[in-house]
Amino acid sequence: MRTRVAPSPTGGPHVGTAYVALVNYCFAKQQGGDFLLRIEDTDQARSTPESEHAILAALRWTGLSWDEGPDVGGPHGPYRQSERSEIYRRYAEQLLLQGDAFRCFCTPERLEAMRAAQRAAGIPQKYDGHCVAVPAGESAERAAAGESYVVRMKIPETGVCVVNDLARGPVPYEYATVDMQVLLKSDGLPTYHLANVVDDHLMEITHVIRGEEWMPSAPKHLLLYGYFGWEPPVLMHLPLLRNPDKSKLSKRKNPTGILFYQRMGYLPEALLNFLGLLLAPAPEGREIFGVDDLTRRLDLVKISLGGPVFDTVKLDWLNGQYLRALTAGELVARTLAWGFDRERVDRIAELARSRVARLSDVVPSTAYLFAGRVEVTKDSFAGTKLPPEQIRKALALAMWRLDAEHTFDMATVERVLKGVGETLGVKFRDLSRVFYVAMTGSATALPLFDSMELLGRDICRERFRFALDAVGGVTNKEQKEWQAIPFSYDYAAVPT
RNA sequence: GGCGCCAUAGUCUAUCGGUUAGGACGCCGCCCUUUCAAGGCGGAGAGACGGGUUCAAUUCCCGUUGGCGCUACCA
Repeated sequence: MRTRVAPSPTGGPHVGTAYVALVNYCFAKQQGGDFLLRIEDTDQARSTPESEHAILAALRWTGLSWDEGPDVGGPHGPYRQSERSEIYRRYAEQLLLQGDAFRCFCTPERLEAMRAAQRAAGIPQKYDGHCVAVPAGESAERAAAGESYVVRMKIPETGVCVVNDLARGPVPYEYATVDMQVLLKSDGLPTYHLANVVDDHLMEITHVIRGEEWMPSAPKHLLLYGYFGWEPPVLMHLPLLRNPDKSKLSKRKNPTGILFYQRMGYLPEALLNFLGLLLAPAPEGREIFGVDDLTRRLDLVKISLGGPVFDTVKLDWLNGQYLRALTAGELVARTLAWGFDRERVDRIAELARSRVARLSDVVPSTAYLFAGRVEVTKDSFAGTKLPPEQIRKALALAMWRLDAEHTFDMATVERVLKGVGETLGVKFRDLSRVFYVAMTGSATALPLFDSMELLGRDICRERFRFALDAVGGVTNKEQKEWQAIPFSYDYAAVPT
């Protein structure tokens, strides 16, 4: 009995990952099995080491522990897919040999034209099978000659695939609606579908518990298990966490980063408890329970399948319960450990030294660095020289562009914010005040870039979001227009 | 558009055909109290709609509507 969580290191650690990890952890432990962590970094373009590092750190912070993983090792490694490409290549080769997959030489242009035609004709968009007919000999020759290709899996033309979901029961999918999925990309790396099936089999995963977004591709996965002659794992698809407006939880509308909740001062046990409440009903109304208790009581078959809204108000209450259960001494220890590590405090003191006249100035002048959200209203921006629309645009551009960066250090922040100034055609001196207000709640504070680095990406994003809301937000039209503006800032001109 | 999943109060949920539809967050009120919280007590608030099946449907079936997901050489 083995389960896993398999995040993709393409962004910040997401609470959805913690949610899936929690279920997998509890279920495995309940059955006396193993829980493992695998990094799915087959997307060369989007995966970053920073992201992987942050995800591991965030998961460790939750307190959940894995029996095997890229950091702790294990008998089924490596646990990072980018280090397993040879394995996938071999299995793709096997499918090719068996005739269960084929090389596809179609160009992106042809595929795009095909889809456009399908759209226009109002028929389902899927690969038209153009390259299935290429004879094996010719296919091998063209590949050998260096022509670029991908490997696609074959799909039966007729019939139905029944996906047995642990909580939903049998779900039928007609093969006619299933696409001939790419298994091996032209860069030689596998897509999720191949890597996932191969790894789950090799790592002896018995229960695949993952997000609901994977349900439509389950037929492909089942087909692959069949092609390889492997026994498929038990499948269970979890409902997706939602924003208050019921859309899929997204950082644009809601804080989604595990690190946000950490920096905001939530205790990991409270976060896990909150997530646990979405997975198992509170016993006799007792809403406060730990992972051990959840492990005992979790019943996958009975999980409520409506996508639950991630209700931060209830999280606040829960976290308060945990905090109140602490003695004053424990509260001090926790608070110190949370935001007052020596290195951080020293750095803040260095910034504050030249700006304080009395010791009694120290706390007020640095308080925003220890706060979650800061008080910002429309009027807070009154002293800036920019017109309201420019303010909204500046905040929105800064937030979006910062999101697109892989790192969040002073140099990055400076480059991006000054870039916004260039895009807007305003002097940074005039613009910076807007950012000061949004980030610190005041036009006068310790240096901006240092402050933002100290605050961290997640808190800054939330403050941008909050400030943007305060000045009226962004319309869909503006969002479309503004996001289309190229990021033209001359990187080289800014000393880093 | 196609395919699929889902549907109890504002939110998270309980109810394995018969209940005054239970609990929690939030909200409102009262109590406690040097303020504010916390805590205690109380209150308002729900089965999307329409058909069936049944002696009896929130519960089972079908349809409608709505929400969500997928529909990439991203996961």
